[in-house]
Amino acid sequence: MLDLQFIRENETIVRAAIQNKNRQGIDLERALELAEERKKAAGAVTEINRQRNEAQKNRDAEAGKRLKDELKAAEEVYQTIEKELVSILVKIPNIPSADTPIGPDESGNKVIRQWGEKREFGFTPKAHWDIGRDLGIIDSEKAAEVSGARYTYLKGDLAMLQFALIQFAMKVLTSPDDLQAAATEAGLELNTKAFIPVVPPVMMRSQVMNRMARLDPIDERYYFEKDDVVFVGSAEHTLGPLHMDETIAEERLPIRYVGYSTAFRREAGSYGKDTKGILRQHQFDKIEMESFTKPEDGIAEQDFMVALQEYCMRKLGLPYQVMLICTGDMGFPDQRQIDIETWMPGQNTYRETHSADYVGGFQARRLNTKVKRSSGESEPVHMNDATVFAVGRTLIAILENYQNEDGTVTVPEALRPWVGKNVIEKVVI
RNA sequence: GGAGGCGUGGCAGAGCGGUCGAAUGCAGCAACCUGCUAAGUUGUUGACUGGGAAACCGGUCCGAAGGUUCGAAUCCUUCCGCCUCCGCCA
Repeated sequence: MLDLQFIRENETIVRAAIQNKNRQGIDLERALELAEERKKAAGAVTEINRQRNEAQKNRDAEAGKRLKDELKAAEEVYQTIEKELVSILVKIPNIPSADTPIGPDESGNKVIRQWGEKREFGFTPKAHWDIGRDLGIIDSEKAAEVSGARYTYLKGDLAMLQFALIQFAMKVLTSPDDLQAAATEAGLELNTKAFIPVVPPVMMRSQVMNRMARLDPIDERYYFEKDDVVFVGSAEHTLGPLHMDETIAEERLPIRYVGYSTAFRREAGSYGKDTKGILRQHQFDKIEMESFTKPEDGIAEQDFMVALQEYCMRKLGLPYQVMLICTGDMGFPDQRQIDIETWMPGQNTYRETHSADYVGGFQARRLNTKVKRSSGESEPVHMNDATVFAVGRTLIAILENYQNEDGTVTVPEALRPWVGKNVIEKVVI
């Protein structure tokens, strides 16, 4: 949610954001009107309270009785206004950063850099679903019978590779040397304080998800009505509220977490899209960064997260391109979104594997996570979240980029210590 | 799932219908004092919010939301969280 004061003072900017993020139909005029009304209503409530306190001091029962009713009425008025106002405010998207390209959809995204040589195969590279099927390491058929579409069994060395990726990522994000190296390679100068590893809950109160501005569209969430909880769609969803209703002293920032969790997505509205293989699953594992910084450090923090993503990808030797996402394609709470797309030779295209979201104080405002400055002032902290690995999609990239003519797949060197072998073999049952 | 207890300021911990935004201790801040080992004395110190240049004045906040009452931190209801015991369980 944006700050009301900010909206008042920057109406044109807010209007442009609504327009460019394709969020038309928000009655900003009405919101500003309501803000005025709310101010008046609040004044009325305060005045009645003042009189009420006086009546109490004088033990004036008669006036007390009268004021009690008046207060109730005044509070109702206030609540009604407040409710309508908030209902509009929460629909207003965050303001895109100055360097965000304006565009209607993914066609407006910009490639900001590319890395890696696309490998020359001496044969026709297969798509991961064929590699997986032939090696017996991806079993979609049985999963469909047992669980439905968009679920798979990962088996054998592919299962091992999954845990290797997790280990590798956790090691990088907690090692001072790797963090410093990633920052240096990207030409960044900042505090490279290590990430705290976390295994977060994968279910959360719908109300908190709402404060993260990630509940809508609710159709995308698995919602358990009886318990009023949702499955997370990313570790970010439970890492972000890790400091809700807290005020953090500025010298404690930045605070960085790296979380491993399973993510759940209903994929409503994507019927028929990416149905082959494991690119788009209802359930997948992900390693996610989340950080809390002083407002002035927020943008650099995102650059750092992207630097770490790239550092990991280079260690794995996977060719990628970094995309600056345009207004029409970026997330609702995002100020700037940077994605990484990885080269998938079996599909002869780049596919999205990472995302880095700089949300500024947008989530922190409703989460009530604040930073207390040494001056004594407090304001919402700025938050960043970013993928380290969407495990499934990274597995795809490895399978397709490291495949051999004989159908086997070479294990990237960086992962060998955890896989325990150099080549992924066929599963024999 | 059953029984009981608890939730107060940065922390500890009183208060249990009006004199309570809340004793006291610790921590913090300021001044004074002092050669002695996390010393003493005094004063001061909550958050949010409305008005004001400021001094200051007003309002809200005792886990959350409702309720009873002229009046609630104190009574009632629901919810959330924590603790103890029993049951069950990876």
